[in-house]
Amino acid sequence: MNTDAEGPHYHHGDLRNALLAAAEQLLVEQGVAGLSLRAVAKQAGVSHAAPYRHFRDKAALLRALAQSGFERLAAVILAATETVSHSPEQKLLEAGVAYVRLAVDQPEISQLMFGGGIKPQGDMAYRQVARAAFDALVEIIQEGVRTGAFRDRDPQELALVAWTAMHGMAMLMTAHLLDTDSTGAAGVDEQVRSVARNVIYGISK
Amino acid sequence: MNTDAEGPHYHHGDLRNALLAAAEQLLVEQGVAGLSLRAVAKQAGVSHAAPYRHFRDKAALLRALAQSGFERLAAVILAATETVSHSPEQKLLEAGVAYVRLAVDQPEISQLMFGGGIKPQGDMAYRQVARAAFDALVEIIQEGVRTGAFRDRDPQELALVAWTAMHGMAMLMTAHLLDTDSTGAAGVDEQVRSVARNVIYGISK
DNA sequence: ACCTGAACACCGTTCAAGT
DNA sequence: ACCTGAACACCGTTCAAGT
Repeated sequence: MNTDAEGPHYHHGDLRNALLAAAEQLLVEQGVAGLSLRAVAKQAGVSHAAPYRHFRDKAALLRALAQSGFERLAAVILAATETVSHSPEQKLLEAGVAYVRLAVDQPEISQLMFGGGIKPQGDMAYRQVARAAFDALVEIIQEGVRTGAFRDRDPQELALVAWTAMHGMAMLMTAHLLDTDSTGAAGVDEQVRSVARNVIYGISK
Repeated sequence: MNTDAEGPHYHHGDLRNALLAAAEQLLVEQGVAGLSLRAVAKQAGVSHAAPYRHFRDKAALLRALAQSGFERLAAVILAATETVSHSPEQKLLEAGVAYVRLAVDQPEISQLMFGGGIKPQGDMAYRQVARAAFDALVEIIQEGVRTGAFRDRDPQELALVAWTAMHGMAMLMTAHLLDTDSTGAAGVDEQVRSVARNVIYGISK
């Protein structure tokens, strides 16, 4: 909860999280290129060698940052998923909008997560989180198949179509390859809904 | 055509292209993190300051590299598109497979193109190339709408669904977030075909 | 145990100087 | 015009030394 990272109040109990918070701030402010380990250390009020007590190297810190990004993404998708009153179609639509919205809102973290700056590691914890999010998607599809709304095909196969379309949308938007200039902030959601509706139409009976 | 970049045969006529070739080689071998301007210059046999005669800064060189990647991608898609004997459905399928295959075959360049390491510039030449590839996609869809194979909807809207799904596929695969281990090299194509077939089904009447 | 400060081998970029 | 070599301010990483 302590948000002031300015004073030189070093060697407190939780330098690890302080470093992560500083790194995320610098990432958002300056992009992944401007994120140096030395700048993170300075921002956290410690010497440039201190981070090595908590992270093996810079890549480990970036991986931890990406990990928290994946957890946030999974949480947002699951939240959209667990709205009981919604139909499977509505759940898919909301999950898709939430997915793309989060990616567009924090493009630097998305690029860190998906841009290849991070190499898959032995633990691959973030792959498990991605898997959990995907499984939630599969469950929605299964529900739709049961109620007869969706085509009676392998739910994994149908879920993959929905996931790839939403992910592609998110990546194209963060890479500025989709004309969002004509639409603006609210237009992003409308573009996502258009694609999502077509995907849902495609997997419906 | 001159492929040996070892001897110190500097200040030839075309250092610019020699630098681009050296950069691409280093990019493929060492990834985007290992691509330093000094290493590129050494590889090309010139001093570390020489590249600045041909590129304003490192970002300009990376942009030129991404640009050639976009041109290759557009060429591959157009080639798949212009197979006259194919139906619109077949053209879409082949274009999608070609798109993802190229991205998976050269993940480092794909990450450079789409990973956010490149900021959109004043000229934005690569956006025009991306636009050309997208227009080719729209034309296939229009053909399918004319022949009555596809739903009578805005072709741009339908094309966006196809594009986002294929792009998402390519990005998830290069980020190692899709289980390609169980399938292998040939399995990539099969996974792409599965998604592409579902997308085509979704936009068909 | 945890952090510091110096040190090393690298960077990107600039600039006077050479041909 | 085109390239070099020195210089500057930065990096990531290591390590002896401090508390």
